Amino acid sequence: MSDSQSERFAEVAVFSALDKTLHYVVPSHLCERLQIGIRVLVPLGRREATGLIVALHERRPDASAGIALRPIRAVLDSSPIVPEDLICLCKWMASYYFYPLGEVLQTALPSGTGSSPQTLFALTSTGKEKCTAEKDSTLLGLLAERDATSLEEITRALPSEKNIRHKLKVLEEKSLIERIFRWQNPQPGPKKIKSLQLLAPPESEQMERSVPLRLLVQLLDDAGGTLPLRVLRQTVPNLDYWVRKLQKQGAVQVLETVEFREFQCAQSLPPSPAPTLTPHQKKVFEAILPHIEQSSFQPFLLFGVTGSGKTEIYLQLVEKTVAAGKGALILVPEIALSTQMEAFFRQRFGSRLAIWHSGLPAGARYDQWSEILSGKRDVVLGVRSAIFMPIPRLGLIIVDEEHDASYKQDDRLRYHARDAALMRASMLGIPILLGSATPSLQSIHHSQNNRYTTLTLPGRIFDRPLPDLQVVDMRREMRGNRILSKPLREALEETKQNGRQALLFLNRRGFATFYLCNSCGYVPQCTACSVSLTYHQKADRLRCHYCGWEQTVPEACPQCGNTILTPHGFGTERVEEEVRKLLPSARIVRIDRDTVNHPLDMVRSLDAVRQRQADVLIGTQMIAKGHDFPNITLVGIINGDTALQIADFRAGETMVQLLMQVAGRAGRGEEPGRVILQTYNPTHYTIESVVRMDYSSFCARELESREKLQYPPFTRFLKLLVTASDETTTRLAAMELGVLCREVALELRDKDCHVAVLGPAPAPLAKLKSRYRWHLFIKAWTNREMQLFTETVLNRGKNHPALRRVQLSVDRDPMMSV
DNA sequence: AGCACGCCGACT
DNA sequence: GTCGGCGTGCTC
Repeated sequence: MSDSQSERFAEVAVFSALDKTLHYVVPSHLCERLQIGIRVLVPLGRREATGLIVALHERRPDASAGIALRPIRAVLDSSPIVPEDLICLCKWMASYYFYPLGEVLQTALPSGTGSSPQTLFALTSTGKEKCTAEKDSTLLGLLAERDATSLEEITRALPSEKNIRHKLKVLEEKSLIERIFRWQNPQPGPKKIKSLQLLAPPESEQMERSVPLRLLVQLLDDAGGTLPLRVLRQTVPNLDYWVRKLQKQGAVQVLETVEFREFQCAQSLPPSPAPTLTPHQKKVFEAILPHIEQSSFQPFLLFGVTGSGKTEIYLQLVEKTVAAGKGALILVPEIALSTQMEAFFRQRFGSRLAIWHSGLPAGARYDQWSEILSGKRDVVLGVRSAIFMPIPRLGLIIVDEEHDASYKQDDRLRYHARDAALMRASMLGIPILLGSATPSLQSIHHSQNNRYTTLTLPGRIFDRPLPDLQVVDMRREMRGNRILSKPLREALEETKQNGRQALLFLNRRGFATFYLCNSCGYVPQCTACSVSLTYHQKADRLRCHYCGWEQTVPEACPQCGNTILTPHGFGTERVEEEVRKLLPSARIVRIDRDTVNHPLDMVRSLDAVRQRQADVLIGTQMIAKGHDFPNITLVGIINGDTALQIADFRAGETMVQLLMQVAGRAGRGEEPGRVILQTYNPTHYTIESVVRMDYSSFCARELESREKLQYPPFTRFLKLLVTASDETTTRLAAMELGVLCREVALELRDKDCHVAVLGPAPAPLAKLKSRYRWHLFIKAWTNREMQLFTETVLNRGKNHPALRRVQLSVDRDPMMSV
């Protein structure tokens, strides 16, 4: 074997679904340029792949014993694009969420940065000669016409041709064709623009003669000597002529400069000094500050109702963090919430602020990321995936509205950004602040166990009163309107008369929930998903809310032929119609997934409401989050119990959090607010807790019941989801997985590892986007047990033929557990 | 995930 | 006999 003593080795996480890292030999000419965290091009079988260096070794790693290591082909970055601390976090995520490290790292990079080159086939010089000599096979003919062609393109161009792969291999062996590797889509990168720089003043004679030249010089002078050609072209006639002429004289120079793609959602606020903290705020601030200064890991749970002044504490803590030369990360649930936050942070931190959310175009996203990496922007405000931002010297993490479900990613890498943030903070040894008016029971539990330091902001700022909350028992409203009860109708009229705004909340969009055949009870269902279709009046069509399928309302029942199908239930669209009937002159804004396609649509709608361009705002969950509408004095909760029907142990928690948030919308201005809660279960303890606005007693009761039933946070859950396009395959695989799980559970009892296996059963959405779904739940008492059990099951599952035919996904700490 | 290998049935 | 299908296993 190799006797070279100076040989070095690199451990690479390839950006593909490989569940382990691979080792490569570092060629001596690349040795200098290799560092942990840079991307490399490596050979992988017959392909070329991109990966990230996660470790460098002086000696041959034991893990690679008996394998002929291949050399790294090329280095793609001049400096690390993933800092070591972030690699550590990704490693933890890969192992905790059972996901390949390479793919975790890909999620941590702006799209395209983690892509691999495509394999293309092209004629060699001998191949070209052969091709002109004799018009050979269609395959060679095709390759002669095109330059380099991918396998997919060839298959598309020659559908009748069979076994293309094999034929290509034969041609390659004869050296007629070769493989070349190329990135298909342009890699994201900085936006480069051409600018003109003034080096010396042009000859005065020339200046006197030409007006455009004088204008050009004037503009450049005013701008400090350099301006983009794009800008100059707008005002200077004949610009290109003058540029060429002055270039020849050596008076100007055309530079290629990088332009930062700014992307601002929020309105700009005029700069203003930081307000003095109230005594309560100050107490919270002072509890956290030493941990920022000394860099020590400590989770804080900040318990404060909406309007209690959490944001100002965040701002001042971040100010202290950056003043100490460290970076700060602030996570927020979603874009619309971030816009108000963005306005405040922009006002305070200006161009030191980077924002990160799904509404960002790819170019702006790349620029934000690269300026974060370079340390130019050290305050990062973003949604879930901002947990992956490469912030140098990170010194503080804040997770606002930490209970929010949008922190959990629901596909692929199913991570929880709050939990990942806690891990990142603990790895770095820095404080983390979790803020919420209604913390998750998990966090409440930790704070009771003193794992988190609890801080409280009592009351609302300026001592605004809590809104007056009235429960309407909808069982007694049967004779009247089942959508808008009498008290709500009256309150709406009054609010409109007073020139105030109202918010109506319900968690169902569309007009009617479903259509029902009056004679046989048939309900039109989506063929790809096992849900009933929702009627949308504006489009006069039935829609699937899961896959987007649309169809017309059937004229006759396909089951019994009856022609009478009637709509049942109601959604936001129907509420809008009811309000229009009641208040014909009201300006109504509806916010749900039908009116909001792009994240920015919502920002625009919410701004319209804030600027009083609407009287009534109707919406789904999307509007429940902490938006600040000072002029809203009435909040109507149309259906305050739908969440209870969901068979999830967290349904009560989610509902109380949501209702309390919505109720908190009322009366954030000077006026006191009013909340009307319509429900069919006025005596349910979740409703009673909301009425009393008493979150702590709800938590106490809920925790007690969770402990009795051994549910999280007292235990850990994990969901195994089996999906396939064939129903039987899915069911059989799920059954086999169930047997395997029980086998493993029994075996591991000897190793002091106890888990409970629940299921398998068809998932609540038994079919989604034409794929059948079965799931299993694992309950464990510790993380260690869960880790050992799941690793064992997944390892053994690899050699089960039935499981290889399906897709198996793992969801650790799932949000929806039935 | 790709991609190759290898084992089987169906066609020249 | 090969061609072409898909199941199985590996990629440093």
